[in-house]
Amino acid sequence: MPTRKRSVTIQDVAKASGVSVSTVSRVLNGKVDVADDTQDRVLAVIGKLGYTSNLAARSMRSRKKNLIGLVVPDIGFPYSIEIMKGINQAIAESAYDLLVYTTGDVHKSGAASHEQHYVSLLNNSLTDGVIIVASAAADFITDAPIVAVDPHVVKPNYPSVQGTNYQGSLEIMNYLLSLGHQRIGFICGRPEIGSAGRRLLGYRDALSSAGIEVDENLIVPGDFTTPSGHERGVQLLSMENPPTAIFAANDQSAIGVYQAADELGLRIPDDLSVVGFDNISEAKYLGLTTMDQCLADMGYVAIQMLIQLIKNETLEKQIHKISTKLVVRSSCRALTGSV
Amino acid sequence: MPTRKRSVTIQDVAKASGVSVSTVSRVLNGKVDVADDTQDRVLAVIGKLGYTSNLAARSMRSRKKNLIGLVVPDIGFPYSIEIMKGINQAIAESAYDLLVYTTGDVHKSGAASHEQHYVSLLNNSLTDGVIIVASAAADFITDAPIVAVDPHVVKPNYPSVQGTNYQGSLEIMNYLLSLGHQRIGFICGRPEIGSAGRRLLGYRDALSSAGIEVDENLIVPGDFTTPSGHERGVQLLSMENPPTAIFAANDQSAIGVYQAADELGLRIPDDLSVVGFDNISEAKYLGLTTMDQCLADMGYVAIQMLIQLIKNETLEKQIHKISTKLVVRSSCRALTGSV
DNA sequence: TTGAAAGCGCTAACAG
DNA sequence: CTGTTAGCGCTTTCAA
Repeated sequence: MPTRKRSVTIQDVAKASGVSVSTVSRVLNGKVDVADDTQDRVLAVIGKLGYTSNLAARSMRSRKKNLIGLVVPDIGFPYSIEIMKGINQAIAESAYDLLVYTTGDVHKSGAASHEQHYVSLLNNSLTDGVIIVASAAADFITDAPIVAVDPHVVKPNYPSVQGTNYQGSLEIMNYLLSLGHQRIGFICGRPEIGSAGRRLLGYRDALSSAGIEVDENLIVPGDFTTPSGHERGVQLLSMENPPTAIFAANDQSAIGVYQAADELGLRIPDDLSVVGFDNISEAKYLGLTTMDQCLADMGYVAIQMLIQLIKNETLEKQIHKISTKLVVRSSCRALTGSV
Repeated sequence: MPTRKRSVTIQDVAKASGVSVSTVSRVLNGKVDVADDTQDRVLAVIGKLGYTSNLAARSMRSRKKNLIGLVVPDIGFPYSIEIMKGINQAIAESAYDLLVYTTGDVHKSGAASHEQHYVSLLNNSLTDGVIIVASAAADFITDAPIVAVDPHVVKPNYPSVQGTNYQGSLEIMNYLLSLGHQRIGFICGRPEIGSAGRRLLGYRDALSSAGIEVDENLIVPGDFTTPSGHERGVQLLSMENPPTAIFAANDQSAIGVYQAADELGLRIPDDLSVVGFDNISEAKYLGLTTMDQCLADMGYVAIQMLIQLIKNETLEKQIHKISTKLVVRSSCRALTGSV
């Protein structure tokens, strides 16, 4: 049974080692102006009493916290996970620790006002800066720097890391159009995610440029998962006048379409072209090119930027572009290109 | 550019609405003994000023925080991710928010003393309770309840959620032995993870029971990833006297072995049997049974237990067992069983 | 129904 | 080198 007791404070340590609280505080913060034997004595007492500093009290007084906040709506969602992988790595390489705040539900916290709330919650008290993922807000009021990963707004009033989703979408559409496809299905990503919206925009614009009218029936909702790709793939391919190519918003969905095509006896790429964005975990096993690091890269870069900002104490309204690569699936062989 | 300004405090709100701080505090905490018009006035000011309560100051004074802490060494690691998926879902269904604390590196925080530190950090100040993943410590001193997921220690002095790894390992080994295998390779999981160790123990014990001497060359390190499975698979299969079956510590590794076998022209299961534990993402696509929810379940249950403990304010030294399922890969068809 | 005042545990001047 | 003291922003008695 874990020992449950009133927590040890700096006062207890001070008393037990016969010094004042400020001396203990000095030892705690590695100040140099402490006599060696005093320091040793205090350290010994700290160890014996099992003292841990009170995070709340500490961050209330001191400017530097060595803590970076991350606000994500949903840590269990593949999209967030990929980003967090990159963030995690950058954190591991840095002197900062990471505090992730989540409400567990993308819908609870999607609203801009909620985001502002969580950002303030962390930045006004605990952290030196925060990363916000898939932010819907155009502006933030905050004490410390903030960097957004894949914000909904294209030109936000804060530093951000974005993928070249619109460009990538245009290029992949042009590729499909160059193959002669006229009816191209589109499986959307989550509507809350800005990058997914930009891919859709690229889809529409590419068709318009090619003089092809957009058939709204060919645009179906999705949520970045393989099951949804499967379901929507079946839906599209069972249409009276089915598409000859499908553009899935990400690779997870594309895998689902692949399954759907399999089931319906369609061969890829002879009967159907399928393209997808992003990241696939088992790509190598499937004989495809290794996975796209785009999201992880975004997370990694975001932390780098944030640390830079924390050090400089400036807030540049900078946008860092990460090239969104695309994967064209063709019968277990892949054409890849950086878009 | 984000507005960077001195954060709005309860004092500012009080001043602006012409009441005292205590009244604002009452409104903030939804106390009933506030005149309606006062409340409205204060609320309006809070909205206008964009006030957010200071988490640090707040949790320093009040007992209930509606916040659950999660201590994970490495959030980018597949093992942690699966657990977090379950945790995330349980949090979404609860009234609590989640605060994840990580150092970004499994090696930094693996030591028991570090864990104690992080647990205290959260539990003594910010959170109502914490979940600790893959804990190495046998005991914890903490103000609030704690629940461990997959601790290293089998019978820890705190509540925990554990998988039936030893049992599962025994059974799968007995299955392989019953097929007539005498030389069975074993690809380890991460050495820091207790459950991985228990699988290895099952491997050894099953062989001993069958009267087969353990060949230490057949036991190779791994880290739960597909690349490591691949590498170790090649290593094992290139031995002078290679194994006829390989037991990978989890399914990610098993996929790697599968690749290795492919490359070396071995057919499964005719030339080689491969078994793996845990979770695979593209299982369905590969024609295998859907993924094993074991880790996510553990996370989910852990939160449930913790909330229970927080409400009861008791600390039971309870162990919740989650059945670890196993997947036997046989040439893209799967035998599954609950162990 | 409200305000004044006392701290929560800590850090940071400011004296010695 | 060390102790005293004044708060950080908040909740919570205790009076009014």
